[in-house]
Amino acid sequence: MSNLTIRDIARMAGVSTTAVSFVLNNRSGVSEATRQKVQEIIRRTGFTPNVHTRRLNLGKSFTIHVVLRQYGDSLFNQFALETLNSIFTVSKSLGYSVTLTFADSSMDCTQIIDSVRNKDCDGIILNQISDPSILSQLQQENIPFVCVDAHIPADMNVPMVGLDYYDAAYQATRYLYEQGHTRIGFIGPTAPDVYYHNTFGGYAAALKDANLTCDPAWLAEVAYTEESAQACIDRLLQLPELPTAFLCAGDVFSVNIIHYAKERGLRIPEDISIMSLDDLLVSRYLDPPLSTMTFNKELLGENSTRLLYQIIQGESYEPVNLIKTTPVERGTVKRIKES
Amino acid sequence: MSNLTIRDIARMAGVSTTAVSFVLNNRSGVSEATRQKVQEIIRRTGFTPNVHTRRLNLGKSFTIHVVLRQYGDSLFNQFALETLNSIFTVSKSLGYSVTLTFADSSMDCTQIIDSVRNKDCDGIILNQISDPSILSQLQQENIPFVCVDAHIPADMNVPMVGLDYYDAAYQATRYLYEQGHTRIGFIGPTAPDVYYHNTFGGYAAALKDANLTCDPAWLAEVAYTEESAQACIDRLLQLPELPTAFLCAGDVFSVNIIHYAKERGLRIPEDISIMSLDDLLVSRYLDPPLSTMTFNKELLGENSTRLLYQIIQGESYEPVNLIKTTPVERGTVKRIKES
DNA sequence: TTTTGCCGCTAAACCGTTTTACTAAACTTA
DNA sequence: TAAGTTTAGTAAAACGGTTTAGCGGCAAAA
Repeated sequence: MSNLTIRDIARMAGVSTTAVSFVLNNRSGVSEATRQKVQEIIRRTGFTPNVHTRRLNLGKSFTIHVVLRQYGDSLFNQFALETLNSIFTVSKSLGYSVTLTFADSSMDCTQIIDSVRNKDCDGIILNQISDPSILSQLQQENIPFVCVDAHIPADMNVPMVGLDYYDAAYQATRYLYEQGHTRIGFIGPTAPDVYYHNTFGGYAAALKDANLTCDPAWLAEVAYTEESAQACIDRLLQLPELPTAFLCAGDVFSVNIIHYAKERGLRIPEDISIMSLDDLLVSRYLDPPLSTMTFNKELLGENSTRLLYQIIQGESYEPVNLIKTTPVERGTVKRIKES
Repeated sequence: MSNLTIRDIARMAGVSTTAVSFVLNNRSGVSEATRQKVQEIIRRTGFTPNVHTRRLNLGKSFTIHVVLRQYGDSLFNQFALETLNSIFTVSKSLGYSVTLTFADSSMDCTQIIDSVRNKDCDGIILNQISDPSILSQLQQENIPFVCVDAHIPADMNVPMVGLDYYDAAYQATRYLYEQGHTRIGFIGPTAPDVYYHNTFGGYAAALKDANLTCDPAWLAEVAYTEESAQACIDRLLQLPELPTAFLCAGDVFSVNIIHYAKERGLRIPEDISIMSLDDLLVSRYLDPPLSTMTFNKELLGENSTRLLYQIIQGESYEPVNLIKTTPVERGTVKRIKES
């Protein structure tokens, strides 16, 4: 009940605190007999050394700090919980604790920097945070950090773990082609950012490799709001002839796109097929359940924690880690070609 | 860059470390002139005091530990992320950090107890954990803790925050009645636990208050698996005449129930209406979107953090905090009575 | 025989703060 | 003016471990 100290244990065992400390840390310089005796007393009393003292002495906190992006709509939180879970699992196996922070878009970076300076944590994992000013500040301050599930240009040379969206888009488009589709459109953001660059790039490359052409009218822009999905569908409906399928660059979009497509009387997949990217929790529960590119959800957390650990330890590391996705067939893609 | 200590600051200001410490902690015993001078140096150098030392001295960690239930299927994680988010927000405003752990069903309690003994955290929030042996052990050890979103008998006298499921079930049933339904069934677990007791109790009370009767055949048992939902629907379909509506005791059940009901050719809400409890993230994206009992998602985290804080501070507190829910009309309840 | 090296062990210093106990000066009060 | 009180300030102890430096004893090497 009361708090035992290392001195209490030392007194009970009739040795110095140094000896006890050596036993606790599995260091040599203690005879087997003494070691046994001390260990027995520790076991019997249930003594555990004070964490703060340990951290103070070692100048390390054995703690990984996770910063989660704070969204109003929890649909955008994508894989946050799964990521958190696997970060925890790996951290634990490495002897690290996990602390948590939520950051909105106006996130203040100095607090994080201070927390590393004071050894409150040894490193940071940023989830879904791509703000360049924050990242470059962290780089300048030489803070050990890793980005996960964010959209960051490769030339920033930021340590990151994410999905291979270029490959995902390529495979998704290829999948549509293999189902017999030859008129394939693209629904996604058109802002010239990394995400657009990768997804559209993969889409275009797949079309090219399949010798397909694409009407610019089939390239539909959509944003993260429901209204924009609605407007997107309405715009497409004015086309003289729709493509038979779309690659939709993200389940967050597909959820709304499918909803409004159905509302406007389009049948899915009879009238249009949708192939998507991400495989969110909700996707399998849509009607029809969404065909999309899926992946091992544990990888985001696992790889980012391992990467951060390498950085903390000063080991060499591969800064960019892209996770491959595989198609999962559900109900939004119509098979045209009979096999 | 290098790590400043309070001694450095003291030297630069030409005062003792005590004076600096007093300034840092806003204590009296320092002249205004000295205070200004020290503060200016702290500001200029960006000095922040070492956390571990502080915690060691004060014998407190200013940290709240959150234990999340680890589920294979993330659908069951219900409101974990929202809860985490609001726990963080309130904790921050109280000057506390948040650490995180995931626990499976074979969770080991001693680690947690140790972490409190060593002041690694000042208190614990258990999310979706109802294991009586764990709870009573924590109670015995006099650990400050709060349960949130768990199913715990009130007579255990465990500090807890959760949904008022009795009231939710009552209101949901009442809602069906007000839409004109008089033949109302109940789909839920029938294990004699708190959850069943509350939801079925609320359902039965609402029927009674509306002078409705209920055929025992309308009481359908379901478990947390897809197969059980399928079996449940198949059993109901053998009835000579179905009720027009069901109270389904939880969106986790409704998701599968609706899926298999549709698969078996039942139209929702034309053939049967479903009123549910919880309002999970997925619920609004089902087809038709699920009518259910919703609530302010921030409350679970907020109230549990406040409650834990009161316990930590040794203030008096109300151990049981039940959050009220309100019906949200979506697409699974048919209006029979014309208004 | 002396030297070297290792082993088991400990006293004391150290990590970076907070807190206690005490001093000297200034300011009140009678 | 003497006594009491408040104020600004500091030295040193405390928190609970880890690490360093050193000591005596013993065995192997020179």
